[in-house]
Amino acid sequence: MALSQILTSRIEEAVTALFGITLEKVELQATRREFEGDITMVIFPLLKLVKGTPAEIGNRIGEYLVANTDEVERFNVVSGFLNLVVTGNYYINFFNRVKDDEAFGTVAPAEGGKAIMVEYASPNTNKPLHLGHVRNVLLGYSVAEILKASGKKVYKTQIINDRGIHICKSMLAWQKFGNGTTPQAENVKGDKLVGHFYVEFDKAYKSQINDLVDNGMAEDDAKKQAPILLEAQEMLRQWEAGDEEVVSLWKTMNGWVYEGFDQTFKSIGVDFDKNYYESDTYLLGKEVVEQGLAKGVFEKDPDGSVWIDLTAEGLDRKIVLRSDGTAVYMTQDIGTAIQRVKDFPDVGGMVYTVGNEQDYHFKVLFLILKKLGFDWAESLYHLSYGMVDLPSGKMKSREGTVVDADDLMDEMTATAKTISEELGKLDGYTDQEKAKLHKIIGLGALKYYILKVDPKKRILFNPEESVDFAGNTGPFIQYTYARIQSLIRKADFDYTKALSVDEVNLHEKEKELLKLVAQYPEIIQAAAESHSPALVANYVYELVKEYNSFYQAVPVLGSEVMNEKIFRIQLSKKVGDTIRSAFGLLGIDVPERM
RNA sequence: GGCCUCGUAGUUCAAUGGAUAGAAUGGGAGUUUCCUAAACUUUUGAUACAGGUUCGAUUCCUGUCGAGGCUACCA
Repeated sequence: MALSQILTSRIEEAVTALFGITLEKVELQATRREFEGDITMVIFPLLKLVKGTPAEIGNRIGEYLVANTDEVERFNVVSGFLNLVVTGNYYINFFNRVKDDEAFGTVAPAEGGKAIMVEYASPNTNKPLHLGHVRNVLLGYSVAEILKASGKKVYKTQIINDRGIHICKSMLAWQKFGNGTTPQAENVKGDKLVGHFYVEFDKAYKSQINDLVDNGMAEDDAKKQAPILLEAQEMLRQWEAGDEEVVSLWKTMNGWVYEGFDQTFKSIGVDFDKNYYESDTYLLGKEVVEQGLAKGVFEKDPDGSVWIDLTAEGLDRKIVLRSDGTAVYMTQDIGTAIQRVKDFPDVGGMVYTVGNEQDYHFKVLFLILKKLGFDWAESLYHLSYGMVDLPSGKMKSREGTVVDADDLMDEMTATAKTISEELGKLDGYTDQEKAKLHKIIGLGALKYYILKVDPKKRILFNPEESVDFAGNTGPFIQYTYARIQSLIRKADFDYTKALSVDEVNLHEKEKELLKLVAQYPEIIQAAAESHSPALVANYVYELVKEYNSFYQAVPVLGSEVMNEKIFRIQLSKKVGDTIRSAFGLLGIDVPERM
């Protein structure tokens, strides 16, 4: 049991014994640095219930806790705050309990419990992945890992938007300008090649619009009547009609894109348990809409289009099926959600990692699924995150202002290499080992940079000022981990025995570290509840900062006392294990040396 | 217009309604005969504005100003 839980029940007991009342809630917080103590109770809320000044009440509770519990050694009261000093004995016992527990902080999933499906990535198949996808993927992957660690069974998934006018544009441009080329022939990634033809389409389209406008057509009409656009629309119709040639080309080009995506995902270090394709689920969505129509959830307009009226819920009327009977975005998402529960019957909730521009869409989607009567619809969560903007504004793929995911990772790795070579600490490493390390560091910098920010806040990414490698950064934390591993390699004595409180004279820095280590399980739970990897990132930063301060102030292997050496190595190792575990939840690797 | 986010040091980020608003970076001053200086120590500097609720507000409410987004029979 966590210290805060133990103390909460002790305090409840004290208040009942002293004042004869039952406390609804005990307000605990970490003691601020400038005061003596480890954990602090806020007395103010009691003033309404108990007669006396905050100091009197605090003193009485403090005296009771010292006299009647094993955890509290002494206390002090400052204004309305009761600062409790926790006994060294408690910390040592706690440490001995967890020091060899590799899974410390995580909870195993309950047998027969409900699973959560986490969706992220969700790319369109007409262009390569960019910085926006990177944030999406990192967030989704990390939240999935955090949920797992908090005791949930998790499935990772993505929905691939593999059909529609966007991919037809790339296909058409390839037919017109591609001369039958392939990724192999060009020696480029498949997603890059398909993205190239998407841009080619847009160029041709724009030039046709200009020609039409020059010949006197209004711009709005020109945009709708450019021949190449009409051809693309015709191609979409052929696709929907199942035209063999079009479908075959569609399969080929999507196949190229998937190969490219797989490579990028592998490089980022994320994976999926199951992929869903829009082309597979939109028909089910249409079916469900028909059923909902029969049940009265939806209503049909005279022109045949189907709607849901959400004005009673403060939203609008929303279309779910076009008048020509074809599916819209919403239709497909309804179908996908239902298909997922069909495929994985133990799924009891879903997390959708999608940018905040779609807040409204998901509000509506969740409402529709509730109205359709699915019990799991109560446990849907839109993991809404802010856009990644550039100093010039929004990224626009057609205007070439996107930061490509592959390029970005390459640049980060290259920067890590430059810095690493300047420092020159890697004697004995092969070039291959060095390259691997540079990638770990470069990606660590990028991932930490993105994940340490609260998901819902927008990020301003300036490619000119590259991501830092010093200060509150991924490499700073990785460096500390590598330092700890170096200590462990050099510790040529047996440090496995459990020490008793009499054998360890806890240094102030050691106690601070133990306090932080003890918080790890609560941090995982809080991060899972709030779907926020930032909590884990900020926690591990605090831990590492404290460790570096300890490392500076206290000799580990240099100590004269054997028990001190043993304890400090054990503690260092535990901090290292916690760093590795926490970074694992963020999808960041840690190096043995750097 | 309506609706939804967000406004914290020069910059990038923190702060379950709690103590004197924390870090990083930048600027200043230091630390290497000692376990990795991508580190440590120290100094400088901020809650957009105006009200309200509260013992207590960066946090909750209202208004103003500012930034972004949504408001498609696109996805």
